[in-house]
Amino acid sequence: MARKPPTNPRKNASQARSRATVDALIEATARILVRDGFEKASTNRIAEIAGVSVGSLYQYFPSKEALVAAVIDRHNREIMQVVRTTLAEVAGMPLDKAVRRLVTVAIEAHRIDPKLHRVLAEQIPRTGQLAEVEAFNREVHALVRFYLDSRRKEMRKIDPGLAAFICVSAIEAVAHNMVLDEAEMLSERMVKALVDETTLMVVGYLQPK
Amino acid sequence: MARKPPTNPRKNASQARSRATVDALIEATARILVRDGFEKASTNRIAEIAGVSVGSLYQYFPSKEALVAAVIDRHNREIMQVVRTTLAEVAGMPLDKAVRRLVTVAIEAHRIDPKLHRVLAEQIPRTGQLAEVEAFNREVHALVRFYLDSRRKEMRKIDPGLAAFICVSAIEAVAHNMVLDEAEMLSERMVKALVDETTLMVVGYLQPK
DNA sequence: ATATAATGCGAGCATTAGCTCGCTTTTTCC
DNA sequence: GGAAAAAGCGAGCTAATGCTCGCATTATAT
Repeated sequence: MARKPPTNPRKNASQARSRATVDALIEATARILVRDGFEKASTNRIAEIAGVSVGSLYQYFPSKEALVAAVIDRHNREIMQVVRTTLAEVAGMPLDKAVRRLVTVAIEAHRIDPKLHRVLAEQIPRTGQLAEVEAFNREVHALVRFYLDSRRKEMRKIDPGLAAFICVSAIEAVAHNMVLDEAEMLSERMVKALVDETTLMVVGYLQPK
Repeated sequence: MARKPPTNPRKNASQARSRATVDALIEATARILVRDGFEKASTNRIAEIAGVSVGSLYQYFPSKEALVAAVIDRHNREIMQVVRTTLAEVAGMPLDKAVRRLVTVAIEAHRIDPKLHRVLAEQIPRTGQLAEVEAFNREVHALVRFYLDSRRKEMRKIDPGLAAFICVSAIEAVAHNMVLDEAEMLSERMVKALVDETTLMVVGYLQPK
């Protein structure tokens, strides 16, 4: 199985200067990941690009894994921010409108930083931070499930957990694969078509026949 | 210069040994990947487990990446075998039956070697063999698209490419996430429910309202 | 039987990455 | 101003990994 290197910061950056260092390191890591891939992302290089010494790097990040984890975390936070906001804003809406909004947002979220998303999905060996990602996943499932439950009058009789699992899987997969295809699927026409179709599928699935 | 009859295979004797070596190496790689993860899979260790020397390893695999690629390839072949067979067998069936069969098979395929699947999905940095994986993906899409096209009379008017993209994404995601959850989702009841629901969703999506 | 090719061996080289440690510089605070 | 704490530095150690190379063993052909 996977071993798990330490992930917690060594020191808490208290001064403004050190916080800037930490940010620079995370930013540099993301940049290198996007531009050169995971393999080229050595701690020495990250420090160099960040304009910081390796020593300083290790003052705040106990391992290379921790750095990558920080990048993933930041990215996940950005996405979760969008998802949470949307689910709140959607709470009172009817099923069809809500699903459409969710699909749109899922795609938007995946397009926040497609290159980074691609690298994170394809090149990062998930070791250790699995827990984090799973927590993130579970929150999405829980939120969707909660929404579906609140709207169950507009739906056929389904186990909300199961429904959430299927809907989230489907929506996420469409958004994810769209981004990964990196073809000219990005054309606005295509995106709109995808949103339409996915919405149709999910709403049709949830609504009573 | 008397020639032996052509029925007598000559070259195979000496190649049997080396083919066994190759097989042992691939098998050992898969074993280590499953048991200890990608990070612990060093070439020396692989050779050791395979009961072969590193030198021999490098006679057949130019790099560690090549070894892992071979494992991925083998796994993909197994899956593609199932998918192709099923799509052929499904060719004459009506939409609902066909989709159900496809969903079932997708889940079965993902359960061929779940641990390996998990490692390949989570721990292997996809570098280089991206092309191979994408080829597999494209074949699946093409096959499904072809089937859908042949059945378009039973469907609403959709772009078959788009429909294939969405259906494959959805089905694959359900199967994939199911395996990754590694919870006791594996209970037969749960699997059946998943098949039912996914089929419902996809068929509902394709059929005219 | 013997020459030739195929296969196998494994100690060890070269490289590289992650990381430490002793020290300097900057900031804080009285 | 000056002491203490925080932040920063970077040469270089350690360990491990991918891989080579010269030689040994086994199979095949004549």
